[in-house]
Amino acid sequence: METLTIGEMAARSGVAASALRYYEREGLLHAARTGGNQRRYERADLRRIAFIKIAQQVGISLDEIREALAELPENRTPTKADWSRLSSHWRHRLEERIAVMVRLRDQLTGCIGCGCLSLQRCTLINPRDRLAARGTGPQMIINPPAPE
Amino acid sequence: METLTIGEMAARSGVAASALRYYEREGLLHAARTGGNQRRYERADLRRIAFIKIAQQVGISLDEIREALAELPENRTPTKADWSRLSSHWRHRLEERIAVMVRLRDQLTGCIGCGCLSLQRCTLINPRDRLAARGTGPQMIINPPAPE
DNA sequence: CCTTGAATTGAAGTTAACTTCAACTTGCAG
DNA sequence: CTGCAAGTTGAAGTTAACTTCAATTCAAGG
Repeated sequence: METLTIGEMAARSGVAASALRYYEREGLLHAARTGGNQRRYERADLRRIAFIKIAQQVGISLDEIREALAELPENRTPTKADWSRLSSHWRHRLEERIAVMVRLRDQLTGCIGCGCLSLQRCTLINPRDRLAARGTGPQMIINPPAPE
Repeated sequence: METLTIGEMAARSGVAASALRYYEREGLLHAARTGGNQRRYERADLRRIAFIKIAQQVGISLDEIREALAELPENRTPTKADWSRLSSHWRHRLEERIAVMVRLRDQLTGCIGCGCLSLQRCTLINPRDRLAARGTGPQMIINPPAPE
């Protein structure tokens, strides 16, 4: 068995066949076709799907995932090195998200308890709003007090 | 100024007025009405909205948030203690999500690099699938090797 | 061959979480 | 008073990420 049908891919990846077709329409996946126009996947595509699933679990949109996958070589099967490069790229996103969540975890209770959840002030809620965040009150979750 | 209009709430919370109305329809928020049927909010509602925003950032659905908020007293303004209780409840969710993401961060590159992203085996991708996870290959992200 | 379980397509439906619209009604500054 | 920004409602529209459907074609075992 050299290639896999869409049904086999669905079974092995846990992603519905309809979703695989959707991913193809969206440009995240590409499959060769048989003479009769049926999709035939290579085993390497399972890894691609794995990556998509992981990224989604981390809360990344298909749009962004497509962009990331676009960095993989098109002409050859991606190597471990290719995947590693891509993965370490995601590591940064993960680091960021983790950092936010850790600070959130550490501060949430106190933050609400102390009244800092005043929306105007708490950077947890207004991560982008640097002006509002400045000086007015506790601004610890997203922008911890340390740097700058 | 004792109460706030929906426009003021929107400005102060960063949540659009249409969203506040939507939250009310969905039972996450409740506002008193003037004689002319306009909404009037109390300052305490800003905290409620803050909680909604935080929970959403953590990836919790409005459905779940509504359930959580249902645990707050209806007859009186929630106290710090009420909020703290609720927050520490979320702490657990946060802990879980953080734990998953940390293991993900620590293993992703190696996982993809080593070929463990075979979908059948990697628990990172099949967190629920204890059968598939058993014994076949590296199963480290979601269910770390330690317990059991 | 033939049957039958998989595949194919385009189009339409689904869910969450909102936003936008149209057609009014309120409420406060002057 | 009055004008007009701000508020109200129900209904319909939007986006992401899929699923479902109908009509039809493939492919592989017997």
